[in-house]
Amino acid sequence: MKRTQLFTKTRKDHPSDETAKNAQLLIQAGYIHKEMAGVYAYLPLGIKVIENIKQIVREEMNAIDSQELIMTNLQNPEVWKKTGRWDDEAVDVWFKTKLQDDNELGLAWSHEEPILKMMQQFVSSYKDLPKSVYQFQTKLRNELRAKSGIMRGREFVMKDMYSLHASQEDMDSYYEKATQAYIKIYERLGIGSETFVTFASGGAFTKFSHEFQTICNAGEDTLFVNDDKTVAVNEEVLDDATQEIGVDKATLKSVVSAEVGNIFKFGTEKSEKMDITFTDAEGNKKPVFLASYGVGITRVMGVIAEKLSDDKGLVWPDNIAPFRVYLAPLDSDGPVLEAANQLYDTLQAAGISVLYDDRDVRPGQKFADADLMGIPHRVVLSKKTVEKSQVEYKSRTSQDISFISSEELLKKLS
RNA sequence: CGGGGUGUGGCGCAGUUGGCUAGCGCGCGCGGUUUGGGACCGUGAGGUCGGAGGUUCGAGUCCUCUCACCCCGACCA
Repeated sequence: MKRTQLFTKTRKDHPSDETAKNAQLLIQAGYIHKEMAGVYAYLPLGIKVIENIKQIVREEMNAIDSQELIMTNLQNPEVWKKTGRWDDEAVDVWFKTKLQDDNELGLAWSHEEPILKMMQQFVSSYKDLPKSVYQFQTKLRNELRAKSGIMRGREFVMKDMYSLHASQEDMDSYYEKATQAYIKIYERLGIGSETFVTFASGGAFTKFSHEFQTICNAGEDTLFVNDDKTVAVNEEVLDDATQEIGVDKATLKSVVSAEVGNIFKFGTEKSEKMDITFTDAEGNKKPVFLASYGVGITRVMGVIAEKLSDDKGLVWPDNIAPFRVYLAPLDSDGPVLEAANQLYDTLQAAGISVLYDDRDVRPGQKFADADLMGIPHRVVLSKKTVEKSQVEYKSRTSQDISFISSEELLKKLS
């Protein structure tokens, strides 16, 4: 994309009403727009990042045979009444509204009940199981206090997956597969080494759930981990969990972390309440075993923005950056421009996404923007480089500048 | 929801004990000089001070109510 086509602009400073680094940088670089507290719009650059994150998650979900669908944001209260979760006492983050005839509707804070109810339509026999479905959806939650930029908003994008099984064993083995898929996801997102599978509170249906927690100062959780990082326990279940797994809690150290994923087993408790059943081989009606798996897509984006940024701005990993290359010609006409146009075409033809800074502005501005936006690879063309039939290359994560041929550049980026 | 803080051009801020046509920087328009790390000079446009009510000869400055935003806490399948 040409920079002159991009309607967003970068700013020299961030708005005073944001103290969270992720929101400051993302607003400054033109990725998001704050509509109100905890509610952010995603601009062209922001969408690209989200889509890239989603694609990684999508591939891993597909790899464990889950199928993508999309539920609705308007929800039928009846479904929630079955599990007692329409009640504001039970769920305090509901946004509720009314139809013109005064009947109540819910705005989706979660899709657990509706998605499982829907699945009952297609699951009636043990032959229909197991099944797994997932979606990327916007959740609306009436949080008492939004905070930390896009990490805790009232409107956010989440990937939620649900698996349905005929037996405990089948659920357990799928749960394990999903855990492995999650580990892969965080690795691919570039935060794998800082992300732990942890024991966390099980909530209403099970004793423990597993959270994926990433070490992050902007997070809201405290984690206790051992030295070789094989054990991680959320503070909220420290005593119970260490007892359960036989670990001396004195050997664990605390770190601040952000929850980037949460998986848990409902077992049959929820399906019993909701009457989600199947008929087994002997003709007996049985409740379906259920498990649920979430990834906060926009939160992950915030966590990555927090963790991988530096004093100059964002630093996206190659695979989720909105563009891989920032192409900056230092002349706006003549042979430099010609070379830049040509390189732009070549890179795009090779399937490499490029943000082409075709503005007639000073070099410093282009460099500053490239850094602020966090584009992984910066390519500069100038009279010098054109004379030598080379390009200047710099990685966002390094100070080193090198002069290479465009062939070498293509190789580097492939 | 409890406590604390902040609302002044698009953004960041200043504005004494109430006093004159509400300032500054960035950004923006125009003219020019510039061109390897967010240039410089000149010039111009743009705000009625979050909102409502009140006190006063006079309110951005004081009072009341209200809204929004931020932080801490509580809350958080």
